[in-house]
This record gives sequence, structure tokens and C-alpha cells, in this order.
Amino acid sequence: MSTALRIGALAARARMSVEALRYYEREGLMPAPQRTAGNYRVYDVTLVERLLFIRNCRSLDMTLAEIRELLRLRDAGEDDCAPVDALLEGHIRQVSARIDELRQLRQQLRTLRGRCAAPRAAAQCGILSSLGPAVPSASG
Amino acid sequence: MSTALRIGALAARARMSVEALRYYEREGLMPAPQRTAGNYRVYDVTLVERLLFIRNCRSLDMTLAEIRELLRLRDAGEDDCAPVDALLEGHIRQVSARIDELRQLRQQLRTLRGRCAAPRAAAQCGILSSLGPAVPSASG
DNA sequence: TTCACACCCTGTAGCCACTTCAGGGTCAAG
DNA sequence: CTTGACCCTGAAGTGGCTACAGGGTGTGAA
Repeated sequence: MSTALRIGALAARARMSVEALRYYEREGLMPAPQRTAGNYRVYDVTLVERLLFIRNCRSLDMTLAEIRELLRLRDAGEDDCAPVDALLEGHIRQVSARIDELRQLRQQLRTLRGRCAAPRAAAQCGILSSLGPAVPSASG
Repeated sequence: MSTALRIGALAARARMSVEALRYYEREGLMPAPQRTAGNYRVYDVTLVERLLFIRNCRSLDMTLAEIRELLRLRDAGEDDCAPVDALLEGHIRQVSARIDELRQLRQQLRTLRGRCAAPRAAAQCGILSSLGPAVPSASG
């Protein structure tokens, strides 16, 4: 026999909020648990592992849709790693693309900041005027 | 005299959606324009410049709150560049922090992917098991 | 028994920067 | 007088929760 927990205790073990846990249930990442006579959710303690899986995936910035898919593959006991691998690869590519985007952004911002290197020099701030109609041309 | 435009024409010139423009009005980035007898918004063409300013700021991933502040400084005709400079610097720091975060993330994801280098090798996928309770330890 | 208090329930609104939709009204051309 | 492009407002949806309102449940103490 394994221990039964109410939502607060389970959430504490998984170090997440009660509301997040209920949200995962609504979104289909967690199964709907049994209820007590008083309508309290009752969980088996082994579900902590599932929550930690979700938490790890979230900390890697995966969307709930991606995590739902991973859980589905996991629950199905798939032999074939390929779909899992593909999902992860796609996610890595997304993260890389976002990094590139942000790097270009930062370059533009730095260029912009250079427009006003001398503090309070001009009545017309170089930054503000650069943000006008002409797109601020960064190096790239 | 300068040309008067209806919202669709103005939005087209600024290459943004009519809805976004109305949204900026609601959010106080754009002034409430005059109306025709038929309740159509009427804009002076010079407002294109303001919209392009907003667009440029957005393309640099600034929040509407940041842009609202920049517009306020601009509208006030401030002599002192310092607040503008400070806002920009803060934004650059946010972007840098996010880049660092995403880089760590990507490293973890790559490590994770290494767990299942041989495709469909194991009945138990190394990726899925690594996403379990133990936090996947990336290099650093 | 009765009280306080921690915990639980559902349902709703809020965040951000919009987009999309429903259900209309305006206006110029044919 | 109708078609169709354009415009209006207001509400709902996006993602991943958080926070709140307004209740019910359960337990230990007085």
C-alpha cells in the first residue's frame, strides 16, 4: 500500500502551488484523482514523480502541449525513442532561434545607446530620434 | 495643411493592424483622435511617425509600459537624456539576462538529448527517465 | 458543543499584447 | 437601392499560471 495525500501535501512535495496542480488536471497533464466523501482530491504519493517530471520540463521552458505529448509517449510505454528525440530537437531549435533573435536585439539596443553616449548633451536625444521612422540600423 | 486619414489608411502606412492601433489608443500610447459625424476616427498623417516609433520599440521587445514612458519623455520635450538612457540600459540588461537563461537551458537540453544518442536503442528512453525526479544535470 | 483555524472546493478575473469574432453602422460607387 | 469596403464597440481567446471571492470540510482545543 502507498500513502494517500491531499492536494496541499502533494503540491508541497512537488514544490508547486495547489492551483498549478489543479490547472494541470484541467489541462489533462494529471489524471483526475479520486475524491473523499467531502469532495477532497486524494492522490497516491507516487504521482509526485509525475509532477516532478512536469516541473523539470517546465524549467526547460517546454510548453504544456509539449509536456502533454511527452507524458503521452511515456504513458504509452513506447519502445521507440524517435518521437521523444524529435520533440526535444524541435524544442532545442526553438530555443536557439530565440537566442539568436535576442542577440540581434541586444546589438540594436547597444547601437541605439551609443547614439546618446554623452549624457544630457543634446536637447534632442539621439536615442529618441533614432527610434523614429528610420529603423535603427544595427551592425547586422 | 496636412492630410487626414481614417484608421485603416493610417494602420497601413505604419504597417500594423487596425486593432493594434485601437489597442494603443485604449492603452494611452496614442491620443484619442477626432471623429467624423459617422463616428469614424480621423488622424493627421503625421501620427504615422509616432506609430513607427512604437513599432520600432516593439521590435526591440520593449513592453508597452516602457514605450509609454519613452513617449512621455519625448512628448515632454525633456532636455535631459538620462532617463531615456536609464530605461534603455535596464532593457538591455533584461535582454542579456534572458539570453543567459536560454543558453543554460539549451545546454541542459543538449545534455538531455545525449542521453538517448542511439536511436530506439533502449526500451526505456534515456531522455524520459532523465526528466524524472532527479533534475537533469547539465554541465554548468 | 462550539469555536477557531487550516485546509479544501468551484468559479472567476487578472496578467501581456494583441487577435479574432459577433453584430452591427457608414459611405461611396454602380 | 444595393453591393461591398470600410468602420464601430464589446467580448472572448491566447499561455501558464496567480489571486481572489465565497463558500464547505475536518480537526484540535476550550
